Formats: sequence, C-alpha cells, structure tokens
Amino acid sequence: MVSIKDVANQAGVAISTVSKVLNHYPNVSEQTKQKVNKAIEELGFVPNMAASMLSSKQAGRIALLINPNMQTQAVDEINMQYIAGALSKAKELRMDIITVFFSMIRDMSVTEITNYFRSQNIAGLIICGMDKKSAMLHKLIDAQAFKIVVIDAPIFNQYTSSIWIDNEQAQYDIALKTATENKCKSILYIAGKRDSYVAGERQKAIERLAREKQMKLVVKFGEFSELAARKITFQYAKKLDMVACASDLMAIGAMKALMEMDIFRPVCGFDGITLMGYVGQQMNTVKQNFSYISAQAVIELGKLLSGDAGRNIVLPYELVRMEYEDIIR
Amino acid sequence: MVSIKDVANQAGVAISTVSKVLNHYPNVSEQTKQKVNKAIEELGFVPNMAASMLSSKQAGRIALLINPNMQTQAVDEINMQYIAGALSKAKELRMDIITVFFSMIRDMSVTEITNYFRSQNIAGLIICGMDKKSAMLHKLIDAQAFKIVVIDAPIFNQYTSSIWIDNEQAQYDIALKTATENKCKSILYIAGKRDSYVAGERQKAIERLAREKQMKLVVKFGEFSELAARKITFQYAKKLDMVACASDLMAIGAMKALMEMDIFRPVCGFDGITLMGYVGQQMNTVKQNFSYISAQAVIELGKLLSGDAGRNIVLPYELVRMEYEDIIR
DNA sequence: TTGTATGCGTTATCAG
DNA sequence: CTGATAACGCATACAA
Repeated sequence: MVSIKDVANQAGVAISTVSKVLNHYPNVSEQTKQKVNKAIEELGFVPNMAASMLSSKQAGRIALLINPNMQTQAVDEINMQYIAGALSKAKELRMDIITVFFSMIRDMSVTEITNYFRSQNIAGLIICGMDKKSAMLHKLIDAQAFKIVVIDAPIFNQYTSSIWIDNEQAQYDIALKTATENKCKSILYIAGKRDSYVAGERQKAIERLAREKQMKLVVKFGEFSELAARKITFQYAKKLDMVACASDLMAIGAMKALMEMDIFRPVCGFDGITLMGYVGQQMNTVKQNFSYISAQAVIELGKLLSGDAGRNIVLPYELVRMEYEDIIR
Repeated sequence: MVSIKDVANQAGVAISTVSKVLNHYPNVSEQTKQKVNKAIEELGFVPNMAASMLSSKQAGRIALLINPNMQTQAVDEINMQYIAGALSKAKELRMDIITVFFSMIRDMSVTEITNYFRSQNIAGLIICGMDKKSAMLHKLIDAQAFKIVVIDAPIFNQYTSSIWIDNEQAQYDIALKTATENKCKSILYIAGKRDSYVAGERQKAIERLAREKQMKLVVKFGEFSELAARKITFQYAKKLDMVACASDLMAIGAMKALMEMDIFRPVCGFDGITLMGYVGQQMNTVKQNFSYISAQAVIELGKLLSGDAGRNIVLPYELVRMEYEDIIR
C-alpha cells in the first residue's frame, strides 16, 4: 500500500507537508503543493481512511438509518431513492457513509447504539422514517451525542435538523385539486398511522379543507396499509364523492376496491411512487423527490458537523397525475 | 471514548491480554477471560474499528455493489432485498459492510477502483447484477486483488465465488408448467438482454424445451424492458399459444398488452417480484429469495477471506403463482 | 499464560 | 512556510 510517506519521499518533502496539502491547509506554497500533487498522481496515492480517522478525531463517518418495513414491501422504491440520493451525494462530498437498517438496531439500548456508532467512528446520522413511538430514537436525539438529520419528523435542536416537505399544504392542495376537478362535495379520507408525524400533518390538512370548503368529511385510519384501505373503501366509499388517501399504497388499495365495486370515485394519493401507474386508472398524487431529499440531508448533516446549528428545512413538492404510460419505458 | 487501555486498567491486566480476549486467542486462562469480559461489560467498551483495521491489516471490510438501473425502477424491490439480506447477515457475523452503487464507480479505471477500495480498507466485494459487457468488473475479478462473490454470473476462480440459481432449469420448469397447464403447442419467448448472463441461460432453456416437446418457438428480445415486451406482445402474441418472459417486468408488460388486445394467453415470468400481483391476472413465475441469496454471498465471502478457494454455488428456487391477494396485507 | 514494545498511516502541535 | 515528533487505539512478535 502506497502511503503518505512514499508521497513525501517522491516529492522530497516531509510527511506533515503532504498531510497539509491533502487537507488544504492555508500555509503551503504553491510550488510545494504542485510537487506533492504530482507525486500523488504518479503513485496513485489514496489516503487511508482508517488511519485518518484514528488520528483526527475530526471527520467522522455518517450513518443512514433506513426503516424498510415502515409501510410495506411495495414501497421499497422510496427507500432505494433515499439510499441512492444519500450515497451519491456523500461520495461527491467525500463523506464516508454506511447504510443501517432499523431491524439491525431495534433491540439495542441508547447506550449500546451510541457505543456501536462511536466504535464505528460515526459522527452523524440521517434518520429516514421515524415515528412518534420510537422511544429509542427520541432519546438518541435528545442525548445530542451525534449530529442528526431527521427526515419526515419535525424535530430539531442545536444538534439536529429536520427535513421534510410541507405535508399539510401538499395534502390540502392535492385534495382540493381532486375535489375541484370532479366537483366533489364530500370526502372519505383514509388517514395514515396515528404514530406517524406526516400522517398527522396530512390529516390536519383534510380537516382544514373540509372546514373551509364546507364539505362533508369521514376520516378512517388505514394505517398506511393497502388492505386496510381496501376494506375501508368497500365499507364507506359508496356514500361519498371522493377518496383521499394519506399514501399512494392506500390509494391503490382504494382504487382497486372501487373497481371491484364497479363504481367510480376520484382517488388521490401521496408520495408519487411508480406503482401508482399500475392500477389502470389515473390518480392525482403528491410527488416527493426522495433522492433529492436525502441528498439535501447529507448536505445539511455536513453543515451540522462543521458547527452549524440545527434547523427546520422545508423542501418543495409537485402535484402530478400518474398513469401507466408515464412509468413504463 | 473508552479504550482497550481502560479495560486493561479496570481488569488489572495488560493491554495485549485484553486484545487477546477480544480476538479469541487460545492461550488465555478462563479466569482472566472472565475478569476482562466483566470490565468490558462494566465500561460498555466497544473496539474501535478504525484502530483495529489500521493495526491488523488482516480483517477488512466488505463492499456490496448494487446496480439499481439494471432493469427499471420498479424492481427496486430486488435490490432492497439484496441489501437487506447482506447487511443483516454481515451484522450477525460482525463483518463491516458498505453499500456502493455502480453509478458511483462507473467512470473509474480498475486502478482507481482498486485504490479507492484499498483506501477504505475493503478486502472483499459482493457484486450484484453484473453483465457480460462490464469490462471494468471483469478486469477487477481477473486482477484477483480482492476476494469477490458474484451474484448471477458464472465466474469463479481462486479468489472468486459465483452464486446463483439454476436459471436454465428454472426457466425450463416454469415454462413447461405453464404450457402443460394450458395445453400450449407454441411459445412466444421474450428474452432478456443479450449481455446478461442469466438471460442467456434462460434462453437456452426455452430452446431445449421447444426441442424436447416439439413446440413451435418464436424468440424476441425484450431487453428486460416492460415497454419492449409490450410491443413484442402486440406484434406476435396473437398467433401463438403462450408468452414466456425472461423477467417479471416483461411478463407484466406482456400481460397488460394482452388485456388491451382482449385475448387470453397464459404468461409466465421470472423473479417473483411483488408487482406481479398488481396486474389483475395470475401468472406463474420463478421465485428467487434475494435476501437469502445475498446473505449466502456474505457467508461465502467470509470463507474466501479466511482462505477458502472460490467455487460455484447454486441455490434453490421455487415455482409460484402470484396474485393480488398474496401480496396485499 | 501474561506483559512489553513496536508499528500501522494519519493528523496536529510545535520548533525551526 | 516546512519539518520533526507525539499521539490515536489496537494487534502482534517477542520476552518473561
């Protein structure tokens, strides 16, 4: 393995000088910088991650926490986008990142988790898919032992930033759009899980809409489950004008149920997953750019790690209509 | 950070003794082992990954290479299963693993890749979704600089193992089953990409089947694309008894086309993805257990790293019929 | 069986 | 602006 020492020899300078060039220290003459970079090039030198971590205490790695079973198998798409966005942005910013699934840390205590991450030289976390119930994660955030970016939960403090879209406004917009297009007077709303932050925001929106537009509203909890949405639809949809759902998967369940009942009701979902195109009917939905979101999370975590204070970040969304022709290719 | 030194103090032994306990050296008395473990417990000590890597040169990390765009977005499911299986098995075996997407290393040379992995202390690779065309990966394997497990490609040498299912037999079985159930005399086969190893195996199978059973066979290349399969179906399906596809996604494209044409032809796919349940018709397919496969890959890589020679491993598959009721929940 | 000493490749602190 | 040199936490050959 070619080390910083070899580079120093080749360039005819001291080891510490090479290190300074590598880490973009200010006090290095342009000339030596050139020499060193030339040597690095010639030798194909790449700094050893383990050594720099051991030595510096400074730069640490980051961990991406993914919760695959949050909804169901069919939304792997969302998690893949989270992973893809975060990994490539991290590579671009030369940050070292590892992927961790919730299931791997589920039965660990906060202390165990903390020790585990410390032993892995992890300084920052990105949490995707956190719900109100996860006591361990809340404690972890409160402990402020790591810099953390939380996606889809409104939690921030000195060490923690929050990133999400305006779920309330988005749900309002898409439901209003769907209602207006179809002249609906009443809504069946299939809400998400009670312990989900985003589900709460979305539900608030539909209640505001019903109030403002004086529409009749029936709210049922679908738990983000396609099957539950299906059952709810069979039971309640007939007497109402439209079905608004807190997730695409539930929208799909609702639409399939409606097709079996052989009645038409406009349906809208939330998230913009590809699967939406497969049910045979167009549906309105809120499209989130998940890989962009996680990329932004990496950037934000970088800022936290370099000393910025935590904050709340709201990203844009898009209202779309998804159909089979859009997703096939 | 609590270090091995603290543990040594607490237990009243030397640093090296602690290290020996940690690494399960033989020559340690049961008594000191107890003392050390007690101290470790009390202090909540977890060994520092970076330090042990720097020091040992022995155990390295492993990288999981994922190719997300191999087919289309809709099969993120497969990659998620690969990731989930590998990560959790790695955690279980206390192996350190990172996830890498092809897109992040696409335009690097073999030397660059090698240096990059070396700098990250990576000793072994698991490659998911390799095709015949990827010159860089083939060179990487030939170079034998890393221990490698390749999924879905029949490549093995002293340092490289191959893992896949018997694609030839599986394709034969599922097509025969579908043909028998529906008394078909002729087949439209929509093959995969020409540069895919698995596609080649699957195509061989269908040719053998047609020969042995004296069935008429028309082979067209669908490139693993849903859209291509759709077009092929529109053009050729009418005159043939059934449509066999080299992937589920193409099977879905074919089935949707048949539904639009308003004719019935039995369709079979390959892989067993959840999406199969969404097209409204039952279809036969070959179900692969992707997370199991990647978990086995991790185990195999562990063996390679501890000196075993590379080999070819064939895992089992299952013939299933997928419908909406099976996947919803 | 246990302890001592050295080195792994960097970074960071100080002298020069 | 540049060069020695001491950490960083651990593994390991060697001495006891």
